[in-house]
Amino acid sequence: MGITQRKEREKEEMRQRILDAALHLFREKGYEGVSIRNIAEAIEYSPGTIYLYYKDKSEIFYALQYEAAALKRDHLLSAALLENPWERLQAIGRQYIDFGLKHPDLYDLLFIIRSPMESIENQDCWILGQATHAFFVETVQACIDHRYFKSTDADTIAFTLWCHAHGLVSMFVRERIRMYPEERREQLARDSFEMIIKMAATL
Amino acid sequence: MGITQRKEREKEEMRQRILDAALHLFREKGYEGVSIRNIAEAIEYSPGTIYLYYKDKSEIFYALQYEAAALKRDHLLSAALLENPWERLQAIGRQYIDFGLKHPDLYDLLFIIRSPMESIENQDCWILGQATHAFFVETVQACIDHRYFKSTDADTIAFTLWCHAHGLVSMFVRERIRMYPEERREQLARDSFEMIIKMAATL
DNA sequence: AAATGTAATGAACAGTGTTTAATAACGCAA
DNA sequence: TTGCGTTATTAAACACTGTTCATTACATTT
Repeated sequence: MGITQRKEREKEEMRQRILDAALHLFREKGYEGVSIRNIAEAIEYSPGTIYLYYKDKSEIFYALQYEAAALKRDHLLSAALLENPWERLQAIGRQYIDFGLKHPDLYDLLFIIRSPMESIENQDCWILGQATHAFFVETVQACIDHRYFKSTDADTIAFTLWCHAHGLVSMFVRERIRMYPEERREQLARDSFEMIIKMAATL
Repeated sequence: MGITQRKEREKEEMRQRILDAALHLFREKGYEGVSIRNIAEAIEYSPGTIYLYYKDKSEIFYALQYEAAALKRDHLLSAALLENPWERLQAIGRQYIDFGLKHPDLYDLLFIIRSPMESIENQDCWILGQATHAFFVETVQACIDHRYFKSTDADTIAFTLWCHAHGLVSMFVRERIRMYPEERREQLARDSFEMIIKMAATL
């Protein structure tokens, strides 16, 4: 009875081959810049074949988005190990920015790109994102409980810190930091992160 | 010899008519969602006519981007009137966020959208943006000079504050705040702005 | 070896941005 | 008013897009 298993495996391999080619192309030309024919050509199949594995172009995007969300969750887990909530919070921030600068296309995929029919479609991805966000807010709450902050509004604190991190990464990802010379940007990001941490410590 | 003048005026009117229709459509369906044929239909002309006034689709986008930058500069001028640098800085921030939340599509146009050939193309727009950013950094420097901050790194302070504002607006514009209920979002934005101001005061 | 079921194809459809040859509209001198 | 020269407008064409579907090719089963 190994045949159906092999078929299943081959199908999965094909799906992954499409995903790999798509990610590679999306990184180069962006979502709109890549056609189904491009992807088909990259894997040396005809355009129609793609539709046997993904029902349309956006489903390929969503599959990639889910992979990105899972990778991001894995990154986060390293920070989750720290017992002390204040150190954990700093680690989360560092990890968030690290992920964004290291995988700008995946970050774009997750947090910026206005994908086709920006809705609840890819629910798996959405649930993943919600869970990591909840973990973030809980850590802020833990900091409050342990008297690291005087302020007690966990939501606002979390949101404010997130604004900074998301803004920082976004500007890198969408290249809106042309006013700062190339060679200073990375240092600027580090300095700004340290600054927001110091600022947060006064909350 | 008023004929050439009238021709000139009519040409300008046509350009503006195209821009108005394009902005209206872009707001509804986004840059990629709008076709030249859609714009042509909206102004009741044939598709080819558009190309007599703008050399391609991206030029229409750039023209709109410039209009948005000019509007944003005008918004900023109200803040520029304040003498006290610390109050001026707060006003700039408030104005920045106000503009973003009031004109999400224009903000998108200016700071987020990955436009066709994201380069130095629309230099007018870029110069405008550079000027307003310089004004922002100068205000931070003025705050330092007047001992509102202990820290003396104007660039990092400015960048950090900008990260927060840009991140906040971005999340609204690209709707990445679905984890917060609709009715709380505006208040959250206000609270977060106040929080970052209080944090900045400790720098 | 023949029959069956599935995977792959390539043509077709309706859309896209853009170019261009043909046409219509206009201003102006005779 | 007529005819000429510009200029504005258009419809058609080209090469592309996402997507569907009847047909073909092939691996598996009988």
